[in-house]
Amino acid sequence: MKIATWNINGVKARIDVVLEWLKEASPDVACLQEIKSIDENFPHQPFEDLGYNVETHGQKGFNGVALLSKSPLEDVQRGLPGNDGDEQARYIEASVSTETGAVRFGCLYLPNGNPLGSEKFPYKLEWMDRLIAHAEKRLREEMPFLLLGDYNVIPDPIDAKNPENWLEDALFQPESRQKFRALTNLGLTEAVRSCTEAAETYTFWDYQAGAWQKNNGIRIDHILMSAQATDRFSGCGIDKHIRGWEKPSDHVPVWVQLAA
DNA sequence: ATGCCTTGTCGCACAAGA
Repeated sequence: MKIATWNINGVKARIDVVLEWLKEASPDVACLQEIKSIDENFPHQPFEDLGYNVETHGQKGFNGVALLSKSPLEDVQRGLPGNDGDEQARYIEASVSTETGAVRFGCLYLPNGNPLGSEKFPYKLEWMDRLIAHAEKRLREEMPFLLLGDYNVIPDPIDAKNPENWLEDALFQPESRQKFRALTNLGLTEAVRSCTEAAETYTFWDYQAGAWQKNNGIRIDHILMSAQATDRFSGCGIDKHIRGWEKPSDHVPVWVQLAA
């Protein structure tokens, strides 16, 4: 079973590219972020034509997440628990049934947090605290559980071409990195780093200043797996070539393969 | 030091992204 995550930067602008990638990569489950669409306007039909079930949690203009799955999506939960006043659509979770039992997926778009000094950075940290609390709860269920998405965190210096350029950025603050570690330290395995320790393993290249051409990238899209998911883990990949397509997102898909 | 692009918005320039 192949499970992917991708920040598509707008479903309306990206629909053709996303459909092309789905035909090529054929993930069983895909977690999409930054759909930038309300639920009513999300284009279900082209995805259903490719055999996918669709669940969305969107809002007007910004943010928004979606789950695509070849098998039915069950027990869908929208929003990250812990703050009823949070109106930003950044989390959706659902399960799929497999021959060996249910697998649960959390699709997340973690707040960017810039600029430092604004209310956005404490919002990011508060959101991460809620994610840690929620993951803790899910891990107690001892089932295959994955948290996939755009974490907006550069975990380590090796995860940026020019780490010195990110020292004043919310993505690379000690608090952001510490909370990401606190999340993995609950007992979640970070898929890509367990596949490769290679430098220049990136998932995002800015649209500006020829970042893609210079390979000036960062690794901020991550897949974390519970022990029960890690037991079935058989491989991972980053579909880097998509960044070179016409009208690309600034992020590229990241995926894992699980047995059965 | 800042913008450099890209997207969405009841556009008529701006916010947000990272």
